[in-house]
Amino acid sequence: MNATIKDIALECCVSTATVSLALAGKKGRVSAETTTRILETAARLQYTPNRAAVSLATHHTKLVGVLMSDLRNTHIAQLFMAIEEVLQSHGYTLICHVLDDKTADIGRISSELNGSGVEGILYAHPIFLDPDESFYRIREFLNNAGVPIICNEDVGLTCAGMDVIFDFYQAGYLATRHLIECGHQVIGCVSGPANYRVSEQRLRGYRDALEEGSIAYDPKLVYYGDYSTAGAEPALSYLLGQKTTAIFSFNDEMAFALYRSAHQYGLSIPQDISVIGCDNVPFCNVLEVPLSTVHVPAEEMGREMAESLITAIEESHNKSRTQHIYAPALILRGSVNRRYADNATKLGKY
Amino acid sequence: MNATIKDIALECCVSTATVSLALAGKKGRVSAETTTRILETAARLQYTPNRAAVSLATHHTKLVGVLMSDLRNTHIAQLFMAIEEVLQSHGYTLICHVLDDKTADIGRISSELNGSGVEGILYAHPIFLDPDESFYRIREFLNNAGVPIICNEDVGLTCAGMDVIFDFYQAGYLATRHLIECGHQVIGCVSGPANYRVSEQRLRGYRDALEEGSIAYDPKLVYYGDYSTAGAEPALSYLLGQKTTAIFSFNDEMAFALYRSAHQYGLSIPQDISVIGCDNVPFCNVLEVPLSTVHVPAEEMGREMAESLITAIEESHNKSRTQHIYAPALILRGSVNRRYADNATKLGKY
DNA sequence: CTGAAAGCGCTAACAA
DNA sequence: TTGTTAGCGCTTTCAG
Repeated sequence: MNATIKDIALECCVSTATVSLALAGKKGRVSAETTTRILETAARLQYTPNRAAVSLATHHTKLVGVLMSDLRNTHIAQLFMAIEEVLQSHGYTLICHVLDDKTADIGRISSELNGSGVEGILYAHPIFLDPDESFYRIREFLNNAGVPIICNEDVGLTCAGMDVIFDFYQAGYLATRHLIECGHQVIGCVSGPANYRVSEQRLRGYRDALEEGSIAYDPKLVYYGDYSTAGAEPALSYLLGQKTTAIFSFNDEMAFALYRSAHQYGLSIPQDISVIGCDNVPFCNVLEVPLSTVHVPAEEMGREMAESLITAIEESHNKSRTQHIYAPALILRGSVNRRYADNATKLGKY
Repeated sequence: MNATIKDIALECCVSTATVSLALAGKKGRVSAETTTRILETAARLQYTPNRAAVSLATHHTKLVGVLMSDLRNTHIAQLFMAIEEVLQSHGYTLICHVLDDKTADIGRISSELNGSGVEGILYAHPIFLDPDESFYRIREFLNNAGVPIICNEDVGLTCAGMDVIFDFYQAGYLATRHLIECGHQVIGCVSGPANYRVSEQRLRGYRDALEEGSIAYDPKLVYYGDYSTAGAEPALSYLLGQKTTAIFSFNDEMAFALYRSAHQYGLSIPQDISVIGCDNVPFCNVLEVPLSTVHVPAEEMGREMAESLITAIEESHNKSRTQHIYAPALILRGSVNRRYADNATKLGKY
């Protein structure tokens, strides 16, 4: 059993109150000699405050709940690492929950979070569009947490905090427009699940870019994946069947599946099929034909989320809710074929 | 403020003890009617037990500390996800600490862990060979934790638990032997930091395989990286300067740097240089020339670690310490050139 | 400057 | 079956 302030008090022949005061460094409350004596025996006894007791007495836990999706996606891992670093450096301990796609256990997690006395929550998981049960439960959870929440999406929360969001609509627009500018006319996309709001945002960007380019939107040209490489395995074969010459993948991870399939079919990127991704994970650069993509500043966003949360926790008088929106940037590498653009110019075909 | 058992007791006109008993589901201790009445008002009041209070009273936290290295490495993320899943499903909450390479803050983390009352620790971070300060502090920490620890390496701990370790020596041996069997004679390697035991183990495997193949070990043929892609960036150029025809990279992540450099120099794998990695992360398969590698069963190991820890926590009478050693398996793909082997046969050159 | 005492929310004997 | 009581380790008035 660890040493307690009682042990120290006994050794130093003072009361536990004095020990507590001295340890807390309340200057002027305890004499210098007593303080040093207490500090010394505390060190000797390897005293560590019992957090449960401290929390119980102070209602202060220095605990933050982090709700994330699958970290095997490098982009998510980047976000998480940035969060961890900031929280760590500010003395917060992080309680980590990975949510699966169903988020069916949001009820359990929410009560766990309540009970564990987290002082704030970082929510970095897709929000659903369809108003099914899990949707309502998440909304309810986010709104009733009673502690500051920083959210990865705009969810119109009632409590204090900041939404750190990325403009996925713009990302979808930019990626698609680039493809159009390169002369592509039949542009497929590999979407995430249809009921994720972040999917819908990208899809709108994609559609608006098409419209701007006077290309009709064809629902058959969108393949619905799940943001994982494995789930996007059939995408290429499907989209090729639709005669697409270029594909906007809603994240890099799924674009990698396109690469893999392309090799399997003996097709080359970008000669036979152009691909653009989204996220800009480091692996894009490892590919023989580096993946053109849309940069999402995961680490900056993670830092911003964590810092905002700490601010919200420590200045809890500030009850307003604000937003920080990050803009996308195109990263052009080698995976999009410009030949079509040349054709367009040379032949006046389109 | 959340509802407490006191609130429930007041509403139900019973004592807090009765509420506690009823909520704990101790059958036979509280009458059926009272129990349902209590359960109902608990639900109505949205009662959630205060964990701090429970821990304080029971010395039971359902908290597990997880010490990991950088999760941006997919292999580590895989390990982590498996751990998280098992812990989650057994009702444990996980407190996550990412250690940096210095692990300089092991002191702070260790006291944080002690104070937070974790019931067990999962340690998945490289152990250092050189007996410098951080080495001793980690050893001390691991040995004095006072709770079961499951470790990723054999560290000869005194407390209960199981080491879930991977035979990196064998991994190094197999990878190198494969390269030799393919006819390579000048085989470089991209090591991790020299003072990591896992590096040293692989290096021994590499040396023993060379010796078995009657190839002299040349220290100039080992490039020391840091297990990250970025850190291995100069490796290829260096090793090419040493006339190597094949490279064993101590993990896939660094092998990716080799790929990237190869593209930059206009070299192809495996025609100009053969590469074999270690870990077998999913990206290996995305590369145009899939990376041959040594499979490390991250997810199985993660599950095993978490399950062993739970067993150790729940049957803390079992004070023995055991080991589970995982064996490597070669995964042969396209990144190693066999031409040298043919030459060897045809020309009898070697 | 220091100590006594109460209380944070819960559990666990022991009585009744 | 239920209530009383004490206590987990710490903080924090309030007296002294």
